[in-house]
Amino acid sequence: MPELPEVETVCQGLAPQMIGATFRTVEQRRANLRFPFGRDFKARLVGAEVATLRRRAKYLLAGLSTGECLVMHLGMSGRFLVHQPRSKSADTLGDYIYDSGANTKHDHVVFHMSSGATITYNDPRRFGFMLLVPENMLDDHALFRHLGVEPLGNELSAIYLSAKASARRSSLKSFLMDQRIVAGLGNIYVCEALHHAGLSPNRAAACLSDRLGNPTARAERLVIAIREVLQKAVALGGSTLRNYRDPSGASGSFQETFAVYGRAGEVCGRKGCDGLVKRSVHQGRSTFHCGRCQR
DNA sequence: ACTGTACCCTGTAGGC
DNA sequence: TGCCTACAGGGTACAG
Repeated sequence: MPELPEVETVCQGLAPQMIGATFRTVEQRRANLRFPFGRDFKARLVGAEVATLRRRAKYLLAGLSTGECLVMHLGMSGRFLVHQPRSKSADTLGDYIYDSGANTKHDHVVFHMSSGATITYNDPRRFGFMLLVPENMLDDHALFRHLGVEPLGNELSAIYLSAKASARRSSLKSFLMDQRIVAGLGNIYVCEALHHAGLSPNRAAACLSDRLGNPTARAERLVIAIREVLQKAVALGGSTLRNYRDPSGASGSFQETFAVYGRAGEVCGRKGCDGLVKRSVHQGRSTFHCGRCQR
């Protein structure tokens, strides 16, 4: 589930539950997820107040009153769920519906907040992780030091992409999947953005730059496409794939608008295009594109 | 410096 | 029903 729009959705859902609340108790049910939690993880959280909650790339960052930052990454299968004891209908967050009778096997961390809310982190594949990092050392931390620009911020521009792509030999797909270039894009949104821009994932990344190093029209189109695809996905609450559906409509619905992702063999999602969606593999990841309108 | 591959881990879908 | 393989939205370590 978690690329930028999904992490943003989770951030927005957790914010009212976490900001201003303190960690009353913390259950840490394993020594590690993808990485060890670090020394005294629980002790450093208990009593701390959450001052801020924000997203950077695919990371959730909770700024604490202790001066540390709780860094959370959802990996491939990580989810948060909120349980409000006073409200029967508030058990949902993002695309996840909490079923207290099932699937608790992979509940690895539980935050009991001073507000009474219980926030559970569930992650079957355990590719996600949590760490505590001093706030003033975040930018220098190995996880963040090399991150590229935020695609929804002002730093993403055709000039930026052109400069990064000019000396590249890789494909456009690999280029956009690289978090050092644009931070937060993942497999779904790279496929969808390239389709939106009418660009083949197989094309060389260097096509974004002309001989003088200036951005091409393709780069301009790509920037617009990335922004539009992500903005729309955020507005729709992200994408929900093979997960629980939320009957109240709070789950993501962007997957219903996929033009190419996961649609191999089907007709292209572009109006007026009757091309078929092809599946290929880049760096071991499935890629979907229309052979007709993506050039 | 760059690029692609193998790998981390569990669950699920599909073929036989 | 079971067994097997391939695949899944993440990132990293390593070889070439």
